Amino acid sequence: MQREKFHHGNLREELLEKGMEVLLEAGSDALSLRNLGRELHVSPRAPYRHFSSKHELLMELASLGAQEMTDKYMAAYNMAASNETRLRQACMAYLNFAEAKPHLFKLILIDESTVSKFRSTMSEKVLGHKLFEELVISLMSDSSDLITNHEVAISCWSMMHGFAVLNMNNRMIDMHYDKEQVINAVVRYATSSH
Amino acid sequence: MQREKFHHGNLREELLEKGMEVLLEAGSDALSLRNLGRELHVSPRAPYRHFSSKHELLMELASLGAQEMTDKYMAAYNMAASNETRLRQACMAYLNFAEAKPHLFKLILIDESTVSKFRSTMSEKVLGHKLFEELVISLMSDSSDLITNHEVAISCWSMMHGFAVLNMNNRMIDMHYDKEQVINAVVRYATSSH
DNA sequence: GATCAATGTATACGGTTGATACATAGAGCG
DNA sequence: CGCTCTATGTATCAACCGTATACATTGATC
Repeated sequence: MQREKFHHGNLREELLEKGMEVLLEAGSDALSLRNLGRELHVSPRAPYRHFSSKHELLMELASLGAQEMTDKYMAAYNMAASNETRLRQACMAYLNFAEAKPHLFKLILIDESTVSKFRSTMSEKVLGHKLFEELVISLMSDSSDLITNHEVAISCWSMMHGFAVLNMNNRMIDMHYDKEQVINAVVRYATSSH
Repeated sequence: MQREKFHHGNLREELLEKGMEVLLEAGSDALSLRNLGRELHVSPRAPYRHFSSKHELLMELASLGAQEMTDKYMAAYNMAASNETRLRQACMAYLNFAEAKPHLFKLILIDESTVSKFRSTMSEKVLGHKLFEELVISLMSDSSDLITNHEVAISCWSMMHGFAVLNMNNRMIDMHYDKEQVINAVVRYATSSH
């Protein structure tokens, strides 16, 4: 092997970078540690010094992705003035992320092993329902007796998540239904539930 | 190889059966044509006489699964009396299927290649929104001007699908929210939209 | 400057999807 | 009955992959 230096020097970082590239454009199945090593001009076994398995690299990428998603979600949340625009912006950030990076979204929020690994984190704040629930409830005019606020919040959450997944698989094409409209539906459902 | 007869006689059928078993309990990644051949006491290459690739077998399984799902959905639809119970039963059939056979559900409705292959079929009748749309619209008291019936139907569809996906990943555990409640939410949203 | 832990390599095993070439058996036809 | 043809099996192989063990190199530390 003809390499300048024996030590690559920055292998871990570059594995994450290249790995993210592959993940974003082709999904986790297409990602291969051997291939990453090859592209970085390093032996097949070298990546294992930094990630003990392919799964571990994926978990790291998922974690980075979740952080990015969280940041965007929070930024949208903090920028808006009223509770309604807050909710709208947060939803839009969520849906935009799903649309822009479907493979990463799937890895984070649909893949079994990732979801189970990060379940506690996801339920907590941003990726889960907690913050979303606050937002939805803030819009509800009344706390009903028959239908709890909580139920409405989860229903809205389901609606948004469902749209994200359907849209990711291009199933909203020719439906004359887009992100704006789900968000309208969510807001409408929240404000009309009393 | 010590086999009774050279010709297996029923290989294609048994590949589908065993394949479905593996798919149901471990998912499409765990399915291997070699392994199926091994379990059926046949050479590694034999399955390829019946399915030109692993993908082709998966598509066949997805097709069978979609048919099963359709049947259940239609049975529920036809059994009920009122439009509301019709909608409730159909939703329940959908959610039950997702819960009982998550890997198959994922293959049919989330996996990219399957979804794109069956998109036309799915949009048509049962797995898509058409029949669902009819049902939802039948509940709507009024055809509004601001919000179209179509939009409400898709919103309900998103909610149901979203719940199915979230529930599949055990994200509804400890949420005090179950299938009954999504369905209530769907019905409520449909009947209150006017 | 010697030592050591971190980080690379060489090589190997068993698994997968598939392709090509050959073997067998069973069905149709004379 | 016997022959041929085709469907369906086998044997073998190449190219990948994830991952393990043993060894080499190097940069940091005492």
